[in-house]
Amino acid sequence: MDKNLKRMATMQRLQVTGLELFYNNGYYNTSVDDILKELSLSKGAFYYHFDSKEDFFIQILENLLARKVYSLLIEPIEGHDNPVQLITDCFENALETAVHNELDCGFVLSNFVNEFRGKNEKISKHLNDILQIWEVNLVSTIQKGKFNGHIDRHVDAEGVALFLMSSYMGVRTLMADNAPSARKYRFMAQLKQFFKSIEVKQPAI
Amino acid sequence: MDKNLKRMATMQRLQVTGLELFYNNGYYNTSVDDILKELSLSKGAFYYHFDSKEDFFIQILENLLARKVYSLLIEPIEGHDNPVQLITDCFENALETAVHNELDCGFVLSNFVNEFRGKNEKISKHLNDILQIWEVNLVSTIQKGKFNGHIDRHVDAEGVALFLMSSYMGVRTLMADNAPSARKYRFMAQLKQFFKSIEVKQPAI
DNA sequence: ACTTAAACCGACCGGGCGGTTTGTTCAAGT
DNA sequence: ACTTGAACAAACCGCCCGGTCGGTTTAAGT
Repeated sequence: MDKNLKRMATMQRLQVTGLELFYNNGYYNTSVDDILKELSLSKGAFYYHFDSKEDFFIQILENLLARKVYSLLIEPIEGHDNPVQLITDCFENALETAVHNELDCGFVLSNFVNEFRGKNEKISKHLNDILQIWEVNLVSTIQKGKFNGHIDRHVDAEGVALFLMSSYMGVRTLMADNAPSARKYRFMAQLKQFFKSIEVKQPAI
Repeated sequence: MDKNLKRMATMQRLQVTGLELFYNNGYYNTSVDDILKELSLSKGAFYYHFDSKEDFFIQILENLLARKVYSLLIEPIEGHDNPVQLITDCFENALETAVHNELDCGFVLSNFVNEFRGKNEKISKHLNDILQIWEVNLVSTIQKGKFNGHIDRHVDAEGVALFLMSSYMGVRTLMADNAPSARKYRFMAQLKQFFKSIEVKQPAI
C-alpha cells in the first residue's frame, strides 16, 4: 500500500510542477527535463510514471486544471440565489485570485486553447470539453435567473454566456500584462453595468 | 534600382508567409525552414535579408501586423459620427472578416502577447505598444461620444475601452474553435445590449 | 537473509532547430 | 570582356528535446 502512496505522491508532484511550468512557459516551450530539474528527478522516473509528454499533460488537464476551473468558475455559481449576484461574486473572486497570483499568465485555459489549436487535436478536444462545461453551466444559471425573475425573459442565455466567457478570457489576458488590480476594478464596474441592462426592472417599493 | 525592387519583393514574400505561419502555429513552433520551404528559398536567402529570426518577426510586427490592426480596428472608428455606431460597425466588420478567414486562429495580437509574455521582453513591448494604441484610440473615441452627446457623461471611458477590448479578444479566441458565425452573431447582440446601457437616453420625439 | 518488483537513475539516440559559412549565379556598370 | 556585389544555394555546427534502455536502489513479503 505504501508503494501506491509513494507512486501517487511522485505523480502528483510531477503534475503540479508540470502545470506550473506549462502555464508560465507554454507546453512546447517546457521540456520534460525542465520539470524534472525542478524536482531533482530523472527521465527514468518520468517515463516510469507516464507514457509520454502528451499523456502527462492530459492527466494534468483532468486531475488539476479541470478541477481548478470547476472550483473557481463553476461550483460558485451553482445555487438558487440571484444568478447575477452569484456570477458577479464569482468573477470578482476569480479575478482577485489572478491579481494576487504573482506568476499570473492570463487565463490558463485560453492560453492552452490557443497553443494547441490545429496542432494537437486530442488535447484541443480535452480543453474544449472543459470550456463547454463552463458554458453549459453559465447558460443554465442564466436560464434559472430568467425563471425565478432575476433576469429579463427576453435575453438570450447562450449569448450572455458567450459574452461573459469572452470578456473574462480577454480581461485575464490584459490583466496579465499591465495594472492587473486597476483593470480588474474597471472591468467589474463595466460587467455590473452590463448585468444591470439584462436584469428585470425591480419596481422601487 | 531593379535590385532594390527584387530585394523588397523577396523580403515582402518572406514576411507575409512568415506572419501566416507564425499566426497559425505560433512563433516558437515555426522554424525558419518552414517559412523557407513554403517559398522554396534557402537559409542563405533568409539571413541575407534579416539579422535573425527575432529581427525578422519584429519587422513583421511593424510592417504587417501593426498596419493590419490599424486598418481594421483603429482607422474605422476615427470620425465624428456616433461613436457607438462606429465601434459597433467596426467590430461587426472585424469579426465578419475573422469568420470568412479559413485559417483564423483567434486574435493574432492576443495569441502573440500570450506566447511571448515573460519570454521575450523586446517583442512583448512591441506587442503591448500596438495594444496600447488601440486602447488610446478607443478611449478617445468614447470621450468624444460623451462630449457630443451620444454617450452618458458618467461612464468611465477607460473602463468601457477595457471591456470592449477584453470581450473582443475573448470572442475571437472562442470563435476560432467553434461555430464562428453563430458566436459572432450572439456576441454582437450582447455588445449592442451593453452599448444601449451606456448611451444617453434619447427622448422619443 | 533472500526474493521480487516497484521506483528511480543517467547515458544515450535520432531528429530538428537557429544560425554560420562557403560557394555559386547573374545582372548591372565600366 | 571584366569586375563587382546583390541574391541565393547548400552544407554544416552546436545545441536541445522527446523518448529509450540497461542498470541500481529501495522496500515490502516471506
